Amino acid sequence: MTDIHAMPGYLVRRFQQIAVAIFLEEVAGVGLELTPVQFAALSMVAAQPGVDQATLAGLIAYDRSTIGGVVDRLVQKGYVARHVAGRDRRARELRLTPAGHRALEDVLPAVARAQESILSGLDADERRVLIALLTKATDAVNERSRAPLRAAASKDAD
Amino acid sequence: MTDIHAMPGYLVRRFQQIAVAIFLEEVAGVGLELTPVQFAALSMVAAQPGVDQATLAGLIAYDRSTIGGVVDRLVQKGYVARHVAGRDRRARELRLTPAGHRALEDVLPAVARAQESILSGLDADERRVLIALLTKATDAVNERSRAPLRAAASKDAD
DNA sequence: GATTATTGGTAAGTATGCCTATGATGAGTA
DNA sequence: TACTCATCATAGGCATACTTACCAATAATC
Repeated sequence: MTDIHAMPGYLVRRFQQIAVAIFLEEVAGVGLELTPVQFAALSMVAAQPGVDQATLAGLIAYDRSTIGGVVDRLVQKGYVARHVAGRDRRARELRLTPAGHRALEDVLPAVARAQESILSGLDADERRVLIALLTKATDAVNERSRAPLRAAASKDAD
Repeated sequence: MTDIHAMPGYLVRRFQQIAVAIFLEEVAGVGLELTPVQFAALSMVAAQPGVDQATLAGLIAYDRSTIGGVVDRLVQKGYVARHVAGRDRRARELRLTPAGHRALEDVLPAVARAQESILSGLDADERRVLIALLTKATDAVNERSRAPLRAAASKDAD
């Protein structure tokens, strides 16, 4: 088994590469400039207003040292507000600005189209199976990542 | 469908991230420092001695402007020799050095272990299905990539 | 209260991965 | 032959992604 093209690692790299290209295309189509990573961050800040960067990183499985730059760019675009937290002056609390909420709303249809487009070679059953297998495979090795996914703590029950 | 974690694009990004981490771990375990991208390039140069960089890029689906740096690092490590082609002085012909052949041989078992490790959450049937679906999905959208895969021209028949 | 350990954030360095632009060369054509 | 066009490679720029190292602030311990 020396052929690279059949290796799961190689396949995933290529699939991801194309997924990013399709995502950027669709998003540009609605007049926005958001990378997949920026979208994930924006989306998660909307779901968890006031999160700090380290927690956000865990929620979307990023490296802590990467998230700073991503948030920088979202702040620069005027989509996210970053403030020093009162409870812990090390932390930066993140919240969407009104422009951020608008951008998120505007971009959602494009993101949906991108997800659809990425899987355009598969029928409905195959899509379900692929998503299920990707989820299963990824969850099984989550801890081998340098930036493992950390589930959100629910708000009312810790 | 606003939950990021169920989106194929997000799943693939995360899976790829972990796959890279596992790959680097396994390769470091045999005392080598090769990134997945460098391995793919090394492996393809071994299969097609004398390829130029642009063709190599197509064979492993990289961007042409990325491949230069990758090859730089392989040359730096002493694994690849780069020479101006006689037939076309724009092109750089690539070949493995003896050290490159040794490194490739040494790294193959680690790469195999990595591929196995990446799918450790799936049983044999699921692995086959995942690889088949990834291949099908990727091939269907190959042309939407900025760096589409270009199959190798066979040596005797053009 | 002082020391230690932990945690949030940042910075510098390396490696993809893409873009655009440019220079060098080759091929085709008037 | 000269002009045009395409192609190979590189350079500079931006955005992930990761590493290690560091600073600041909190938490835990003595």
